Amino acid sequence: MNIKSVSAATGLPAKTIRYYEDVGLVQPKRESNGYRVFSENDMHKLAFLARARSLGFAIEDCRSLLALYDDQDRASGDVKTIALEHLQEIDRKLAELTAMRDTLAVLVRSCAGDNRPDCPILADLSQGKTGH
Amino acid sequence: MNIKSVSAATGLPAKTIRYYEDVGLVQPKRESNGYRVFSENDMHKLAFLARARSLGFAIEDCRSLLALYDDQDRASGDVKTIALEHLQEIDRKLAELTAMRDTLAVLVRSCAGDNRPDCPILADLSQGKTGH
DNA sequence: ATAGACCTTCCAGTTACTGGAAGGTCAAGT
DNA sequence: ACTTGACCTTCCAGTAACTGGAAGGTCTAT
Repeated sequence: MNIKSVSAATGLPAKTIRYYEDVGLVQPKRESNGYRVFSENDMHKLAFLARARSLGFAIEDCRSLLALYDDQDRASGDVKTIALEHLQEIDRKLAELTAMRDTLAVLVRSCAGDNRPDCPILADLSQGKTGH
Repeated sequence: MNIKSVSAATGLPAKTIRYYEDVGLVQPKRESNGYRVFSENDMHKLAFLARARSLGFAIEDCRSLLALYDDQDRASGDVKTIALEHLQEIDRKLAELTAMRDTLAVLVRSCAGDNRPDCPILADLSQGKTGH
């Protein structure tokens, strides 16, 4: 498999795949002409990476998860720990974004949005109130 | 006002304030020794920036909002447009994060998290299913 | 005079790619 | 044989918004 086919198969841009090689997440072989050759195992790893990244796992998390994935003797608890920490971080971000959203929604609703210069949004911003 | 006091007053790190000067969001005067001197107006702008950033507005949004803030004749509609777009982007991110969270929560719940190698989280990741 | 707390600039690193340039390779068509 | 077009390669730079640290100047108090 060359990089274009792998890209099509995994949905990852070729550039991203090269980047994953750069940071050591996959190690495809090379043909005599220098072209990368991807094995079935490489493909599985890349699909794994695509899925994990789509769930918001950081690259370093992916590296750990991939190591655990490769290790037949890993404890499921090790995986769960990483996933749980990630889940908690998502929850923190969700709380933050929700607070932002609510504050902003109030401001947007209170603004006439017409041609007059009167603007509650700017008024709020200039007062530096914080919602939390 | 020197940078330390401004930092204390606005809650922005001194480094961040210098960065805001670098990208042209504030233009503090300088003393003969090279130290920055912040006026009342600079302070207001920095407080405005702190608030807008805390609401998740991008630096370039902040630049536009600040220009509108400075313009006594702006239409509130111009401000509302920026805020509304930002609100919609927050909503997109919220939807994405919520989908992630739900998928991940299911996986975490389904994993025993004990010493056995059996792990539904890795099983899912390796199959590349996507929740959306 | 010297210590400590300020201040300055500049350079590098962070995250996870992405774009683009310059150039090598390959298969097909003429 | 030659050319065209689609591949492939590496390397460099840029993105967003800072943050850390080094090297060095300044100010205040002892």
